[in-house]
Amino acid sequence: MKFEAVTIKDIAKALGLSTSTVSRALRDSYEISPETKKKVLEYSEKINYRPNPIALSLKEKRSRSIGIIVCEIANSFFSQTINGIESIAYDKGYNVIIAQSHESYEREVLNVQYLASRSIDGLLVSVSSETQDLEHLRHLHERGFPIVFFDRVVNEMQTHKVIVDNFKGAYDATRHLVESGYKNIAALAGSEYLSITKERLDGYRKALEDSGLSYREDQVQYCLHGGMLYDEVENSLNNLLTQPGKPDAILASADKLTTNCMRYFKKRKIRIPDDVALIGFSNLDLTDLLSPSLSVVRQPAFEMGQLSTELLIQQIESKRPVQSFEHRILPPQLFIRESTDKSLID
Amino acid sequence: MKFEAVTIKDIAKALGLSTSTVSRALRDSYEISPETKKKVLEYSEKINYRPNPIALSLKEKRSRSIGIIVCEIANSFFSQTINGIESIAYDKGYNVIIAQSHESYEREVLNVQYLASRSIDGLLVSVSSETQDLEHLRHLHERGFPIVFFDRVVNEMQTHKVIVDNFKGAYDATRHLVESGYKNIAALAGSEYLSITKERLDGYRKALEDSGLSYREDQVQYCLHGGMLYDEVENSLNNLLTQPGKPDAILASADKLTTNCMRYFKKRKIRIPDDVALIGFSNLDLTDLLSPSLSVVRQPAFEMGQLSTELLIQQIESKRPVQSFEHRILPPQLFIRESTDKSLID
DNA sequence: ATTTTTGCCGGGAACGTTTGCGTAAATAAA
DNA sequence: TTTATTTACGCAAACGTTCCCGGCAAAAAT
Repeated sequence: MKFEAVTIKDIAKALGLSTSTVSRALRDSYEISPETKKKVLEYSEKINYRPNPIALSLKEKRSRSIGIIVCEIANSFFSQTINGIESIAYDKGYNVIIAQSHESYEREVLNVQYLASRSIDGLLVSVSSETQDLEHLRHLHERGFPIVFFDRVVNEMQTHKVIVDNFKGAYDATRHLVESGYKNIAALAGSEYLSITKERLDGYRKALEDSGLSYREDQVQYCLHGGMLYDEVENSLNNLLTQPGKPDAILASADKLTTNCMRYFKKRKIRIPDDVALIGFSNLDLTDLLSPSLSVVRQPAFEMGQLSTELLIQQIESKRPVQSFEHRILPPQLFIRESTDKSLID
Repeated sequence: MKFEAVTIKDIAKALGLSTSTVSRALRDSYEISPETKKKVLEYSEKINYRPNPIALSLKEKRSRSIGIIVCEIANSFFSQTINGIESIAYDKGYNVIIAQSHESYEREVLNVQYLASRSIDGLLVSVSSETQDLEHLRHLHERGFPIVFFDRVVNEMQTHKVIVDNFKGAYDATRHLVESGYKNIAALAGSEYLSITKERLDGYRKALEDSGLSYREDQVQYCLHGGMLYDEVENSLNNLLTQPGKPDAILASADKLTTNCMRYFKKRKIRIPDDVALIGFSNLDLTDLLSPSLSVVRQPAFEMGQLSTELLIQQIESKRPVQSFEHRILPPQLFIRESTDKSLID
C-alpha cells in the first residue's frame, strides 16, 4: 500500500497556476502577487500540503539528517548522549538516524556504509571496542564528509572531537581510593584499542605514582568487549583476585564493567567495600539504589551530545572546507558513595 | 561543504554508454550483453559507486525507512524493543528513524508530523502517557498509512497491535504477594490514559478478588508521567502511606515507578520487604543488583519489537489494503527476588 | 506617443534513477 | 534475397521541487 501525498502539482492544477508560481508563493517570493499568495496558502493549508523532503534532498544534495553510530543505545551514557544530540539536531531542523555497532567492528563498517549510502549529511561516531582499522571512516573523511568523534575518538584522523577528561576522572577516582586508605588498587579496563581506555589508565597510573604507590601491570585487566560479556569480566576478576597482593580496591573504567563487577562480587559473597572497594565510570541513574550504593565517575553525556552536534552541523553548513578542528574536553564528576566509603553505610 | 557522490551518469560518461544501459547493467538485465555488464560492474566497483537512495525513493515513492515513536530510549524496555525492531528492519533492508516523545503529547504530535513529512513508509508507535487525542495518528491511518502499535496501544484504531499480557503480569504478581502473606496490597500505576495501566490494574483487581481481598480505590495511585518525575511518585506514596490500613506491599506498574519507589523507601529508611514489599514491572538488567534485589514482571521486549516490525513491513509491502489486523499478546515473565521474599535474603 | 521599467507569471531544466518504447544491426527463417 | 526475429542499446519521461530565463501586460518615465 502506497500512501499518496499532496504535491505542488495538485495545488497548481486546482488553482490554474503553474508549479513554479505555487512554489514561489509558498516560499513567499516577492514576484508573486498578494492575492495569488493568499489563494495558494489557503488552499495548501486546506489540503494539508507538506513539501516532499525526498524531492528537496535530491535537488539540494543534502538530506538534513545526520547519522549516529554508538555501540549500544541501552547504555545509559549513550542514550543520554543521544538525547543531547537530538535536542540540538531537531532545533536546527536535522533528523537523526541511529545505528548500533554492538561493539562489533564488522557491524560498525556495515553501519557506516549503510548510513553513507542513505545520503546523510554528517556522522557522529563513537567507535566500537573492536575497531582498529579506520579505512571505512577515513575513506569518507578524505572526500570531505563531515565526521565528529565523541567519547571514543581516534587520534589518526583530523576531525572535531569531543571527549570527557578521562585522565582526570580516573586520576581523581584513584586518588580518592588512596585517600580512603586502599593500598592495592587494581584497574578493570575496557578494550585496549579505545582512546578512553588509554586515557583512563594513564590517569590511574599517574595517581598511583603521585601517591607513592607502584603501578603494577598484573593489576590491570583488559576486557575487549568493555564488559558486555559477563564471562570476560569474571575471567579478569579471577585473574586479579588469585594473584599475590590481592587488590583491596578496584577502579572499573566502563559502565558494564562496573555492574558486572558488582554482579561477580555478589555471586561470590565478596563484600563491598569491606573485602574490596569499587569505583567505576558510570552514567546509570540507579547507582544510588544499588547495594551498596556505587561511587562513580560520571560523564556529562547530554552536554557531549549537544556539543558534538553543534560542531557537526557547523561543519556541514560551512561554505568552505573546515581547516581547524576543535578538541573539546569536558569535566567528569566524581560521586562518592558507599562502595568506597564505609562511613556512609548506616 | 557538500559531498559529491558518484552517479550513474559518471559511469555512463566514462564508458561511453547511456545511463539506461548502465542502470540495466547494474540490475543485471537480460537486455545487456555480458561484455557491457562486465565493464560496467568492474568500473562501478572501482569507483565505489553506490546508488542514491534519495533518487530511488523519489522514483519509487517509498523510502525504505520506518519511524519509531517511543517515550524514552533510555528506558530499558524501549531500548530492548528498538533492538528487536532494528534486527528485523535491517534484515529486510529498512532503515529506522527513532523519535522520542518524552511522555509529552505535544512532542508526540510534532514527531508524528515530522516523521510523516520525512516520507517514511510506516510507523511503530507506543503512545505517550499524556496522549488522549489521536487525531495526529488517525489522520494518517485513514489515508492508508501503515501504523503498528506496540505496548501502549489505542483501542480506537483498527491496526496491528502487539502487547504483553498485562492483565496476567499484574495478576500473577499480585497473587504472588497474596501467597507471600501480604494483605494490604497497593498499586502504584502509570497514566490513566494508557492501555497498559488499565490492563494491569484489571489484573491487580481480579487477583485481589480471587484471593478474597477487597479492592480499594484509595490503594491505587496514578502517576501521569509514569514515574518520570520523582515528585509525583513521592506524592503518590505519601498518599498511600498516610492512609488508614497502610499497605504492606506495593505493585508498581512501570519501570520508573518501581525504581523511584525504591528511592523513596531508601530515603525514608523504610525497609523492603520488612516494612513494605515491592514488586514492579521492569526490564532493567540490574534488578538483581539492587538492594534488596527486586521482584519484577519482565516483558519480552526484544520479541515485541521483532513481531511489531514484521507486521509493519508485511503491511507496507502488501499489494492491497490490509483488512484484518492482528492483535498479538505476548506472555510476561515473573521473577521472584528479595523485595517480596524475605527467605531469599541471606 | 514611444520607450523603459515594474509586476506577475509560465516554461523548462535539473537533481539521480528506472523503465517503456523505439531502433539499428545482426542473425535466423522464409 | 527478402522478411521476421532477436540482440543490444539509446531516448525520453517520470518522481516533486526549485530556480533561471523569458514574456507579456500595465504603469511610469521620456
